Amino acid sequence: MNLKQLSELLGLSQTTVSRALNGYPEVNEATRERVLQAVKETGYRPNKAAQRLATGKAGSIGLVMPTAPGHQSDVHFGEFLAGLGEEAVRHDFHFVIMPADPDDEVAALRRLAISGNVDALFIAYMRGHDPRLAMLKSLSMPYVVHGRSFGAEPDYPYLDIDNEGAFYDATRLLLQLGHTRFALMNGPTHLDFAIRRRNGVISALAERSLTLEEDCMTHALMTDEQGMLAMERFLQLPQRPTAILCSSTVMALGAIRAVNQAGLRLGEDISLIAHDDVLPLLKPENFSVPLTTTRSSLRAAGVRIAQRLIGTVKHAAPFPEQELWRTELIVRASTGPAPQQP
Amino acid sequence: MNLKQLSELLGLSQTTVSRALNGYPEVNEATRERVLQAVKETGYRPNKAAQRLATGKAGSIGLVMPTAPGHQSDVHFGEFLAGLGEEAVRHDFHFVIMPADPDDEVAALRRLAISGNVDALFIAYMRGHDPRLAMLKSLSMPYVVHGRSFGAEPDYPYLDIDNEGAFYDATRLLLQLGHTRFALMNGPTHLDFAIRRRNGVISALAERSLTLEEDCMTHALMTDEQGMLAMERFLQLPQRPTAILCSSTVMALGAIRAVNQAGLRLGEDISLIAHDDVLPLLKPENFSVPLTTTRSSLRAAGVRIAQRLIGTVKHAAPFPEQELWRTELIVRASTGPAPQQP
DNA sequence: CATGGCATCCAAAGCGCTTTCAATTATGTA
DNA sequence: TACATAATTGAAAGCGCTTTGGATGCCATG
Repeated sequence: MNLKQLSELLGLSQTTVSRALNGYPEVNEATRERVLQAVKETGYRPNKAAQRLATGKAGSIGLVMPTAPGHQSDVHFGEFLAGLGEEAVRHDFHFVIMPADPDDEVAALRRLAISGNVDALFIAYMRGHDPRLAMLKSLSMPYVVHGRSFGAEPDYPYLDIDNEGAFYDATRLLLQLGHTRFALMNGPTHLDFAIRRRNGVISALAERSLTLEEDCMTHALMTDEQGMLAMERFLQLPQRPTAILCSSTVMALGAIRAVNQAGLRLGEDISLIAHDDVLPLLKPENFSVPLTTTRSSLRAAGVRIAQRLIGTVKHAAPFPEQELWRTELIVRASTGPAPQQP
Repeated sequence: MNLKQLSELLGLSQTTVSRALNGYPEVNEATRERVLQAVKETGYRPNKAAQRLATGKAGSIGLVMPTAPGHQSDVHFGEFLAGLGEEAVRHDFHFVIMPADPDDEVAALRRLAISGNVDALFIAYMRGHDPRLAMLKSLSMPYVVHGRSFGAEPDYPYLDIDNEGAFYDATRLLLQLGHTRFALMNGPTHLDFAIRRRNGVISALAERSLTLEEDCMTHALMTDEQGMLAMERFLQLPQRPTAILCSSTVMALGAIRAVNQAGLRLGEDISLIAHDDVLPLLKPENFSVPLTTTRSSLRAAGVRIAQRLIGTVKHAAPFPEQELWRTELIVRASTGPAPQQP
């Protein structure tokens, strides 16, 4: 069943049927009703390829999927995708996913853009001074960045969470609990969120004239294993930190294992706050000692970015170019008063 | 730059240029060279939408992404996708990803199929007696199933790993090491791979007239937390098992934590073999006690399935309908001789 | 009653590609 | 040399949709 057949069936022209379907005003309401009714009865579905050819719109969002061996972010990628998809399915949008080595990001993005089968781009895994931004600006294609690029002029469309604020708040909470020896287990050093989180911790500490020692800070892939290693290192320091900030619940998993193995109690000897992306895989409230977290749903961010992207493609309402989401600080049992000095 | 312009530039017809580009035999080699050269110089890229309209091929693979809250398989989904993508990018194929609640699988799949913007379907997360199979057969669209459906006639195209064989082999190894008390921590009970893995264990044990007790078997989401809970339960049994089989390295993570917390030593008091999907996130050789695993790369499976799917769509060489991959049994330090009876 | 404006509707021209059918040229054979 | 055959190339017809540029008929207005 195609437009021609449908219009013949209705005794109308293809033009009118097309307009009725696409909500154009110059079609009689009664006629539109009739068309809609016929669509329902026949199960007619417009041919995507034809629409695309005629309109020049692909109905799809392009994204580059980093796939290098050892790349850590699959969990987050999947969760984010779920969010994007949730919104996309409502608008009959789909994704064009291009896998690429992280070192090949810029080129992969360009290839995707000129391939002609995407209307908009989604960009993630931002770094400081990210080289993709310049390329994106030179393209005439809508895009939204998830995260930001530290050091770059913030004049590009993005959605980010307030990483600095989150870790500032978390640090403040621990300060109020009397902690003075802090450590931070962070994501890879070149990634934007890691830079900002570190800054948040440092600025909160600075207000109390405290500093974050070099050996109390690790940058690594956010895996369970790295979390454990980092925590082991912290616990062996002569001046053992009592307050730990952690960039990921996955990483916290390993960190907590190390705490337990050392015979220390979480929330008593060691306080820990982790950032929670609200992964269904790993709920901080279900940890043996429920985790205090800074929370922001990755999935919700996906939904929102899809809205903006799709809205822009459809020339709908204008969206704010920059959005910064605050995170929630959820206090659970992994944080407690600083232990008495021995 | 489009075909028309390109052909005018070359002084050829659109027909000839099109044929030259698509590898048709009836075009002079010299002419083809000339065309290819011009393409390189002009940067011409065929318009996907037009190709699609003309050929009726979308150049894309459809997949349903389960996204229900609490759904565990994002890690695997991302890794698998990386494999699919690796192959797809070589053929300029893309993915149409439709998110859906696992309860809505059948309907989501049908919607995707009739949406008209996919050429083939990829199906995963198979269950016993999976209801999607009947629907897929009624469709006239190529598809490949990752996994199988226990209880269903195996007459559909699939690629699976020999789950039963893997766990049979693993169990045999442990039997040879003298273990007699076994436990299995498995994935969700309705999933096909879980059924087969259990069968593998049971049949190996049966050869020694051993059985797998009900309380030595758990079915749960394959998360770290569930692994820990399961192991804790096992360790508290009066007749504590010494040989543990585990369906996932993620789950093993939690299990090992429980072992450590109980003051037991992995590879001595407790032997453990886990199935390793070769997730870059979690390498069994990097565990504090390197893990003995049954190994099969999820990513490689993705590549292969993409080959079959794309090959079928392009009417290329016929592919085997059913493929069953053997897994490797990699012995590391987490397995050792059964401890002496106390 | 002629006129202009409005609400509807339609014919037809693309969008950029593939592919059928046919034409043209080159090659080989008798 | 004449004719069948093979090798190349092209013209044109779609693929199914959107959209431009009119038609058409109806109404209120003067």
